[in-house]
Amino acid sequence: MILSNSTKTHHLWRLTFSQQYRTLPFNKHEAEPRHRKKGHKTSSRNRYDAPFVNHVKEARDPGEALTLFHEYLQRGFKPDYPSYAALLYKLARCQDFGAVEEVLRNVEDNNVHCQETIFIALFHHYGKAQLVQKAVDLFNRMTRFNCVRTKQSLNGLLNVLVDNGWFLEANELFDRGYEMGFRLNSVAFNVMIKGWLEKGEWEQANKVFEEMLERRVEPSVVTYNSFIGYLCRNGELDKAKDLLEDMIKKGKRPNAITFALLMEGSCLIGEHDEAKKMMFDMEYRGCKPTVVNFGVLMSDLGKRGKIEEAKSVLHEMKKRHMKPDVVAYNILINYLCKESRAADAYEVLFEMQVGGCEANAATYRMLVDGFCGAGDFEGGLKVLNAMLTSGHFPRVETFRFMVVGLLKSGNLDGACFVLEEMEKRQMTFCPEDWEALVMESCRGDENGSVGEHVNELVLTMEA
DNA sequence: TTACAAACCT
Repeated sequence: MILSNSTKTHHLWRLTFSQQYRTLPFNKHEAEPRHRKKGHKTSSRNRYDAPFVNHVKEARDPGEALTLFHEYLQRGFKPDYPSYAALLYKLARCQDFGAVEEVLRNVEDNNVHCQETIFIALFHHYGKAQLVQKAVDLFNRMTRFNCVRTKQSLNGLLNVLVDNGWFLEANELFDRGYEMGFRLNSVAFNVMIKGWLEKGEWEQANKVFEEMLERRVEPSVVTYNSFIGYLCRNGELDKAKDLLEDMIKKGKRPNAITFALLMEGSCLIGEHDEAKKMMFDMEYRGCKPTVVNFGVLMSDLGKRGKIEEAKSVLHEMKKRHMKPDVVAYNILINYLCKESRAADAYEVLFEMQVGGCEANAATYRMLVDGFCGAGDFEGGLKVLNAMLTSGHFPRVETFRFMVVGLLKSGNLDGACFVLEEMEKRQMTFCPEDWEALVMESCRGDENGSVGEHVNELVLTMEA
């Protein structure tokens, strides 16, 4: 425990802290008057039927979710599939895979009938954490959960294998799919094609494409987009445009993503106006531009230091009654932070929440890092608090940077808050980090007061 | 938070 003798005051402090900095209460739900909420048909029903699910969703960290689960079990609660699924989603999203395993064993023991979707989500999270073997094992174990395994989960696992470079295993699984009697669809082929193209293996990707045709699996717009994207990334815009005409001839309608890829390709070779023109061109061809297309333009402007113009593209979207999404706002926030304009970036966060768009992990990471990079650790702390409240957390480096910065500016309470949040997520500094932390904090610390605090922290963290 | 292409953060 950190500073156990002052835990009580610490919690008090956090309460006032949260109230002080909950500056963004503009969620649709919170803004809605109470009497109208009552009449809302789904929310009140769900709340009544599934208290555990709602509790779990509100849990701030995996530890809290798990404690809740055990409390419910002790009270004789028999979890059903939605309860297990909510818990597993929470734990997996926080990357607490030890807890995931524990809950899975519990699911197995209780013979709960499971849906395939939860396993697909777990594969995804295992894959993101590079725990590929865990995903494979779970795929093999799936049938023990009274779960029907279809090509959906095969595709999900295949994607994990390919994204992590396990091509041999991916090929094996591909063949196994046929042995299992699945009629593989275009998604499986698209996953393989994507993998080869990411490795720069155009020939291999084409082989898969040939096999696709041989097996009479119809290529989809995604298939073409993969190839078009590859050509665009490699500066071969002309060939990409040829492929566009090719797909149209074959009766495959390009979509907004097809054109977004071509727009990016244009920007890459310096033809910025061409990208803009392509927006009109696509509309002429009966394909309405979407937020993705506007996003490409914004990114291009941001890269070239034209932030104000990027901002006006965002407003152009609003004028056209398009709702900019989180990525559109993120593009702006990213470039503002890079120009050390964290305060302006914070304004954009405010604007997006007013516009009913929820910030994601990337939004918060950029902002916290933006404030800290500008030396404004109080500002960073303010965003960190909103970040944690919404269930996201920053990188370890950011945490470390914040602790040092807060200590330096004499904000011991803030530093403790950050350390405690880390502890809750089982994030800890490695010895080298501690050393760096101590060294950093002692620099320019004339009367040794900061060093004293750090020593205290080291001792309490190690305990 | 039912797989694949895609603009943002690692």
